[in-house]
Order: sequence, then C-alpha cells, then structure tokens
Amino acid sequence: MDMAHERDSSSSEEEVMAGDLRRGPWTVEEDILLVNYIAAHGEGRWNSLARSAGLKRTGKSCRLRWLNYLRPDLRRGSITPQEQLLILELHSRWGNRWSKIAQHLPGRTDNEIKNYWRTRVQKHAKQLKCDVNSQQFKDVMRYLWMPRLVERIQAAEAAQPAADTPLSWQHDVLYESPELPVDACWPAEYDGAADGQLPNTSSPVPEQSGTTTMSSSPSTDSGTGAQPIWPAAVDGAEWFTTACDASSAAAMCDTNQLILQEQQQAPCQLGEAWTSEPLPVPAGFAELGVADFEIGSFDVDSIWSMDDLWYTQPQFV
DNA sequence: AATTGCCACAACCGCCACCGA
DNA sequence: TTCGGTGGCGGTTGTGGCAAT
Repeated sequence: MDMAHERDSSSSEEEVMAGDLRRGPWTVEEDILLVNYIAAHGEGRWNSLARSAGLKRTGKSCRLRWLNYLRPDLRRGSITPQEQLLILELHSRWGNRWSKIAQHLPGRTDNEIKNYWRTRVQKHAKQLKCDVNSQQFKDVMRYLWMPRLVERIQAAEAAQPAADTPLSWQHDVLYESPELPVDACWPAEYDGAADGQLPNTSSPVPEQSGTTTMSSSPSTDSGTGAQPIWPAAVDGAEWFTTACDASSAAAMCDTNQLILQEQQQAPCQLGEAWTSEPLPVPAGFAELGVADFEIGSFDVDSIWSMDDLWYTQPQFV
C-alpha cells in the first residue's frame, strides 16, 4: 500500500495538529524532507533530526516512518510463502517478538510481520474457534499449513529453479543469525548445504553443549516456554529437510536442536524423508482445505471445527 | 449507484531499557 | 544514585480500498 504517496498533500483536514506537531498520515513533502535529511546526515537522534529537518513531527514518528516505510532496503510486496513459513516457525519459537523475527526476514519490518500475523494468522485461528496460541492451532499450523506452504515452495522452485532461491536466503538469515554461531551450531554434515547439496542425512546432528541465547528468549505466546514446534516422533529438521531444501532444514535443525537439548530430548535425526515417510497427519487434516494464510484461500464453511478435529483424533494431541 | 462491512496496513500510544550527565 | 532524554518494542487504533449486498 502506498497511501501516503497517493495522498494529496493538501487534504489535511483529517490530520490532527497537536500543538505545533503534526500527526496522521505523512505527506509527500514530509517524506522528501525526511529522506533528504537522512541521506545527508544519517539516522539517529530522531528528535533533533525532526527539528533540524524542519519536520513538525515527533522523533518517534520520524523514526517509524523511516524504518517502516522510507528505508531503501525495504522489501515491498506481499509476504511470500517462504516468508510465511519462516514467520510461523520463528513465531512458534519466540512468540510476539516481532522485531526479533523481523531480523530474520530481510527487508521486512516488525510492523509488517505483526500486521501479517494479526490479519492472517489470528484471523484463521478465530475462524477455527481456537486460540492462536493454543496447542490445537499450533498443530494445525504444523501438520497442515506449514506442509502446504512447503509444497507450494517446492512447486515454485521446481518450476523456476534459481541459483539463489528464496529458501537460500532463508537459509542465510538463519545460518548467519548472530544468535546461532556457525561454529557452535552448524554441523559438518551441512558443509555445502548452502549450495543446495543435501546434507549427510545418515548422521545425527552432533550433540551441542551449553546453552545459547535461544534459551533466554522468552516465549510470550504460549506460556510454555520455548517449545520446538516439531512433533516428538519426527523431528522438525527431518520434516524440513526433505520438504524444503537441505540448507533450510539444517538451519531449522540447528535451532530446534538447541531447544531440544535444553529439554534433554533426543537430538534431531536427519535422514528420514518426510515426503517419503509422511507425518501421521490426523484424519481430517487433509480435508480441511486450508492451504495457507493467503487471502481468500480459507473457506471456513468447508472445514471442520477444531472440536471435531480433536475429538475424532484425541490421541494425536 | 449507493451503502455496508471487512481487510490490510500505516501510524500512534504506552511502556520499558539504556545511557549519559 | 538519580534523573531526564532517547530509542526500541509490542499493542492498539484509524483509515483507505474493495468486495458484497
């Protein structure tokens, strides 16, 4: 959306004046002022920047406008399936830590991700009549939406193979994550994974020692602390290995591995192809008709209620 | 054609942490 | 140690666009 740029700067009647400060939508002139000033003087010291640039805005407003809209490295356009998948995964790990999640989606802002979550994901949770943070909804994401997203990604990549696929940058942002020191968390089996080669899937991921910053990341979404979203029977990295690509799977394995170790669980086992050994998807999941969080793809009338799902497959919860 | 309701997104608000004086 | 300024973050609200009626 480009409301501010489409806005007639003279239509200021809805803009609120608070003292000498302007509020409401930004005008083209204000944007130009801000961009030019930052180009000449750089970011930071937002309050003084606002005054020096001649903007009748608060420093906060300038900062937000720059970070969320004017920054040149912003990635415009709708959230891709790859990004959706990453958001789901990272949110399952960190909860509503939007800025933290945004750090792993180049060009996306925390505001954008937050809006995506609220407008798409929470909407579907509401349609399913369950809490977005409930285990039920997380299972729907895990067993239904995320595999479907992966299928879409795979199909798109098969149709248009590229040297630097979206999943490659997804790997990059996870692999290069400052919280995931390479030496500490990137198993030797994954050497070359970034080039699209499959890891040595016959070897389990080496045991990791110590804790990481992951352990201190509070999870605000479930109240259960950091929980790997993957089922215990089949680890998430497996799931991701064959369903996505090797590099992303390895990165996912790394992060999940760290969490799993904290919980004294078995290390993730790479190798069994999720696509050849599918997860025991509960009966009814496949018929839900829920592809992803794209607008319009969700026909609430065609799906079962969450109660139906779990009452018919209670052993799967 | 007009109205209504929903959706997505930009922007704001309140709180908090950090930092320097 | 205290305090004010600043910036970051998550939650919430306001608004334009658009589809449905």
